[in-house]
Amino acid sequence: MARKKNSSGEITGPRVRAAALRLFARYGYAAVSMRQIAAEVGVQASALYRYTPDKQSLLFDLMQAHLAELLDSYAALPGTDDPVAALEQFTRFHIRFHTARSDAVFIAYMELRNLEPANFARIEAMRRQYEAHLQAILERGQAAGVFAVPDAKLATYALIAMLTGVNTWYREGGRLSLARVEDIYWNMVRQAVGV
Amino acid sequence: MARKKNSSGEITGPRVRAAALRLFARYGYAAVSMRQIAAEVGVQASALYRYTPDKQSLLFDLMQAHLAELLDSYAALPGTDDPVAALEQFTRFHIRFHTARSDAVFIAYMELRNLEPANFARIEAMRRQYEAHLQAILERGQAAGVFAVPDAKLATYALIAMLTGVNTWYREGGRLSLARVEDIYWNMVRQAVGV
DNA sequence: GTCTATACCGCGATAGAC
DNA sequence: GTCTATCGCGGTATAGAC
Repeated sequence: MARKKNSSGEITGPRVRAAALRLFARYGYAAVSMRQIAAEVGVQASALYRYTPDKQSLLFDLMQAHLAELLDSYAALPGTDDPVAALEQFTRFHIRFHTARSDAVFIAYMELRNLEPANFARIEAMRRQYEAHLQAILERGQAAGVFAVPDAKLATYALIAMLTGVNTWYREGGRLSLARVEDIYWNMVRQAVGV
Repeated sequence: MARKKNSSGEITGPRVRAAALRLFARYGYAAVSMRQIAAEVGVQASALYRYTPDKQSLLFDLMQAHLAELLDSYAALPGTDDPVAALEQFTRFHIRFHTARSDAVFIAYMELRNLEPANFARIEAMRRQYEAHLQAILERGQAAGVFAVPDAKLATYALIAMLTGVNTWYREGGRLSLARVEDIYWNMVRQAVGV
């Protein structure tokens, strides 16, 4: 930290991304202008172009960072050979991770169509990578005879949709604690795969 | 049919709505211009205003018509006292209805935030009405002791999310027939509620 | 690193001819 | 019922001063 200079240079970048995340989630990428983002940060629109080459890159970077964190966080979990334990770990991790980042999750699902083709392909590859973790767990349980799933691929889609759906209604401080929500969903997941 | 005149007046309205449905689903409401919709129909943008007062009404009408058809179609199903039979009927109906209307479903979920508050409230009320049907089935099964669901409200959200998720991957002519998809999902639903 | 000023474009919507 | 023409606005992005 030898060089200090004006410290705002090191703080404005993150503030731009945070403002864009919030506004894109609330109003949608196409409906949000660079002027709005700038106003949220407290600068003029032209100043944003110090931190992103254009609006599209801003969207892509947000989605890419979100999915990278998802993959890294999941990879950091302790492994387990027991398919039931692994499925419970996945279920609880997914709910906790996603409810804590509702804006990024919303954007990552809703703004896919606003990505340029090359960016879309990269994001989709990361999403498939995450889904493959769940599918692998289901296939291990199938092979071990502890899960009753007629189709591991469909069960993967079904469970991911069900778990991500928590974000559409869960609010901190609501009727149920997150721990209780996790318990209830884990119970449904377990029954759904026939354990 | 006494009056004939130029018949295009009776056909352009539906074509405008069909074009808007397709384009909104593909690119998003905010990203689609009235000029694009007009080009799809083969008229000038100003001609659209014979069929809708403005762009917002076009979006609202599409969503309203979709949800009205959903509620009407569900109401037209034969009733049943058996909660298990009712849940199976709901599951198969939901998958069939939604996969057959993927554009409208996509819009009804993704464009909620682009509705003006009054329009949003009306659409949300219709969605809640549909969800209430499923919740009532779950509560009946709970009371009869045939379902093991710790929370009927959460189970409703979980099952709707799971079933609507079919739309994200199902394509006609793919690996599985729709009947097979219905079977697989009904199996997961049944197990999830503990039957 | 942020500003002002601006280029250039496309937006939703309306007026009025035919 | 569709057209052409147009209004007024706000969009992304850049140039160049400070």
